[in-house]
Amino acid sequence: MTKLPTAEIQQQVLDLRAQIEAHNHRYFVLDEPSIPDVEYDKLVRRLEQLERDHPELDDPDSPTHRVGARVAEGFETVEHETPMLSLANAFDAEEVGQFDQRIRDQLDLAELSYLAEPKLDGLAISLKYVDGRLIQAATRGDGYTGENVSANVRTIRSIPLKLNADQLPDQFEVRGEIFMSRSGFAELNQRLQANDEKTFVNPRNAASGTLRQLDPAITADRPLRFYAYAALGLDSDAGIDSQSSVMQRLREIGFPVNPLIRKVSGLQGLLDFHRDTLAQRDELDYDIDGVVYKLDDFDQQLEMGFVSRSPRWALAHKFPAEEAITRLREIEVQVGRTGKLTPVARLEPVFVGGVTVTNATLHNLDEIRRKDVRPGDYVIVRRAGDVIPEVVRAMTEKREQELPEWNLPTHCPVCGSKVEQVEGQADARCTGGLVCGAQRRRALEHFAMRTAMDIDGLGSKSIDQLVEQELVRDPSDLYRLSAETLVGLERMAEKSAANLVEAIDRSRKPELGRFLFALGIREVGEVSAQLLARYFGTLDALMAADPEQLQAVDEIGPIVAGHVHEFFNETANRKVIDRLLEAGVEWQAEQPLADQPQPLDDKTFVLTGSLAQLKRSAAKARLEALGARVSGSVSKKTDAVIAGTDPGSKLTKAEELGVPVMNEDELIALLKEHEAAA
DNA sequence: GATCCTCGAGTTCT
DNA sequence: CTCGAGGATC
Repeated sequence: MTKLPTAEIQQQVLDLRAQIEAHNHRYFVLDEPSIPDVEYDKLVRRLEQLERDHPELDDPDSPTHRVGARVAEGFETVEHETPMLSLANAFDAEEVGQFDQRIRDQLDLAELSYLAEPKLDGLAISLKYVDGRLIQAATRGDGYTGENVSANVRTIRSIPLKLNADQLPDQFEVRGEIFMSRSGFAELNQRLQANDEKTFVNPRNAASGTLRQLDPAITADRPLRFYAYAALGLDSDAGIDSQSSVMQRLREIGFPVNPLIRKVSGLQGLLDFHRDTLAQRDELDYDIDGVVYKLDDFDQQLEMGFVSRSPRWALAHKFPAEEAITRLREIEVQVGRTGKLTPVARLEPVFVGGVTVTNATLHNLDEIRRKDVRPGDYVIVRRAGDVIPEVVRAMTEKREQELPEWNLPTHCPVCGSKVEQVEGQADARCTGGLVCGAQRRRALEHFAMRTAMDIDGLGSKSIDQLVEQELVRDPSDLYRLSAETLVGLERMAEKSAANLVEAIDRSRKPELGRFLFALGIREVGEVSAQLLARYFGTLDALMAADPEQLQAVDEIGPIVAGHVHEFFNETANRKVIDRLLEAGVEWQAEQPLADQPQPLDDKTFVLTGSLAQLKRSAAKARLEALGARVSGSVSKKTDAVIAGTDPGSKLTKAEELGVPVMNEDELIALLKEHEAAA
């Protein structure tokens, strides 16, 4: 029960609001903080508390709701009036040519003017000005909502807080990039190191970390910079009818604008700019990862419009992935769940693409031969797709002496069992099966996965210990663990031990498909497991099926059927299953498929990028509940691709194949429409 | 027999 | 996300 607001409380609320407003004014507008942050935070928290306890006293104009109020914890989220979109990417001249061609075709023009600029590797930011004053700075976030980082942004000296040009619109928004110069980054790290504080790995992380500081005093002390690259709401002014005129105007009224921005003509102009910028990349005092082209004329931009979340009139032309040379110390072998041996390159640590790389997968022996990689070699390393490190090739020309070719071990490095290499197949496997510690560990990890038995809190660290101490040999042992046994393990106090036991207990009733998937039969993943479960209905029927009967299931051919049959005929496996059932694991019948036709029957959807409002798994579940298939790859059979923030190559593929693209809002509308009908 | 479409499996670093 | 390969289809 909340107490009724007394007149006294009402007065308190009003006083607090007035006080906070006054401090805000001094802090934000006059730039003269009048009280320490802690005191200010106390006032805000007190007000928030009162407003929570007495909702009827709440007021939309209260400073607790007002954009620009400092917040005590974390950052307030703010919605962007105009979404901050991502740009389509191009990686080579051909793709740039297609971009230029498409615009020329659509506008029926022979040659176009573009504004070309370096693409800084920093953080996109939106700055809102009202009556010439900076009232809000927000990060890009997911493009639709970002974080209010006004207090920190205000400390960046090159960002104007007050503009004195008289002929400005009452309200407009400036967008640009916040970044840290390389020299500033180096100095900062030196300073941090001298104080025994943690250093940053690259300027981008440093800028990001600095901007998200909760204490603006720290931000103020660090060398952040800003370049503007766009403005919204300035074009009501006479003469502002193009990207170049906006940039010109921004410069006049006091915003920092990258001096390398150039107006260029036609495809050749774009490619020249890209080449010239790449050539000076190393001399610049900031990191760039490519260049951006924008169609200059606003009327032309308007005519081109948007595809899903990207403007059709702009393109990011990325530089090739950064490469580095390092030495390959040795090649180690990892053993996977199925016994597959994966050679992994152990490298001298090398800084490439913003992180320090020490490991890179070499996939299999064929790959090692193809790249002619040998231990001791100098190799070229890059971050493929900007994430996963990859050995591009060995620099055989730098070999100082003849190095022996590397070969797969004949026996498993973990359990010593024989290694088997089937003729014509790329992969080699350990034949140890569950005897092999590595396979056992991986099998347990697989068993506990969220999409399998969903045992929360059973990660690789705990599994390693359980296997090492021989507390668990196969999945059924999990169900016999007690909290008392677990408490002996590292990083496992009473609370987590109890939680784990409870999580294991909760997993006792999986649907048959999950159970089957959890067993880890070769070539039987989530999809095939569910198909098998639905077709056979019971575990007994499935275990009794011969390969021919198994192949009656859609998508199950001779190979998979063989693996399934073989698995159930292995005594060791049957024993594990028996023990699981004895331990109280009871599989549940699959949800029957709806017999009425579903609205989205026979429709295939593909999700890419991250969704802001829905979880990916929730989006998938809701689509499937309506009868749709959600697949991982785009083809011409795909009915729609749903693109979230930072969509991957699937979006590109969808565009190539002419598959319709939806954004998240459209997806939600679609779901709502059909769910309401059901 | 060739081609297309999916699924399965494995991977790095913060 | 990407690669390899199993399965379906023409």
